[in-house]
Amino acid sequence: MKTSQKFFDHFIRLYRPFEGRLNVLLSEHGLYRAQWTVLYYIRNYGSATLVELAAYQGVEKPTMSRTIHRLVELGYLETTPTQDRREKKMQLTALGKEQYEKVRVALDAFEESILEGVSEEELEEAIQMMIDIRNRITEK
Amino acid sequence: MKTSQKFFDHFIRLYRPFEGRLNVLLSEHGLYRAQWTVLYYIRNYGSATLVELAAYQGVEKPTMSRTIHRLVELGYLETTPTQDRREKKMQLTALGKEQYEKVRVALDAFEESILEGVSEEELEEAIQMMIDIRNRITEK
DNA sequence: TGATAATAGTTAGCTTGAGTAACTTTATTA
DNA sequence: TAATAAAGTTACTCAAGCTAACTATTATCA
Repeated sequence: MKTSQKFFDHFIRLYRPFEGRLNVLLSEHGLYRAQWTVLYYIRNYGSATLVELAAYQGVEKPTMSRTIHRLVELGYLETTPTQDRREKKMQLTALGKEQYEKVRVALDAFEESILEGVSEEELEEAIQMMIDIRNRITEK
Repeated sequence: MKTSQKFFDHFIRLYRPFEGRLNVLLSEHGLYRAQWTVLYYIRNYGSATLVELAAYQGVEKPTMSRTIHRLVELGYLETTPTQDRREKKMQLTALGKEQYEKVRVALDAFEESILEGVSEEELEEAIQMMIDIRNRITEK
């Protein structure tokens, strides 16, 4: 069997249980994965528009629109207008930052526990590989 | 930022576009990912019960039950009874095998194209890493 | 051996989170 | 300035996961 087949088979089979456990962890804090990834992005990039978030996550605008609305309702996100009046820049509220840090602690513990034994170097190599593969997917 | 955070961020961000492209490719053959992974398993392991398939893919029995029923309706799967009359062993029909090979060709081309430049050795290392991580997730 | 527990699979109903199509409002460009 | 593009929304559909509760069969053990 081709190694490429095995690679993507294992890739899918790792994703599903990971997402399952991630959702359990997040649900203890009243969040879902799609919401969390928005908080993650904004926390690390400062602020973002809907289009920027959708592009980053590889989803369509309506999908992101709903996720953002939920986060605003939850009080974790707020918008500020820009010169371009079509746009809304999103930032974390104080509550949003607080919530992010709370979840971050739990998530770090989980992620580090399942990466036990994997060296920093291996992780960095895997990250670079994932970036390269994603680029080849999106550029086609 | 912790490397573990980056790792899983990139992991999720690779999965989504990959699954999107996979579904486009499969839809050209009238299949979905969940169905394809069943054909894949049975093609490589000969036959399987529902419980075996569900465990392999990390989904619940009702989820797998529906996927299997669709594949039977499509004429790709058939069941044979075993001594244990609770069980149903699933095999590919002739049509199922034909369909598998057809899709396999297209999927190999796609998968190999996006893995261009990644060495066999790197792939094997990544596969082993994914196996280790999945084991740590499921054993907890 | 006979009652109880476990296992294989199904049915019904819910949910997340993705998609497309079509739209409004504002900005850009030809 | 008229046409086009871009940001975001609304309405609707769909795949694919979940739990709860069920039937039928097999295994266990008191």
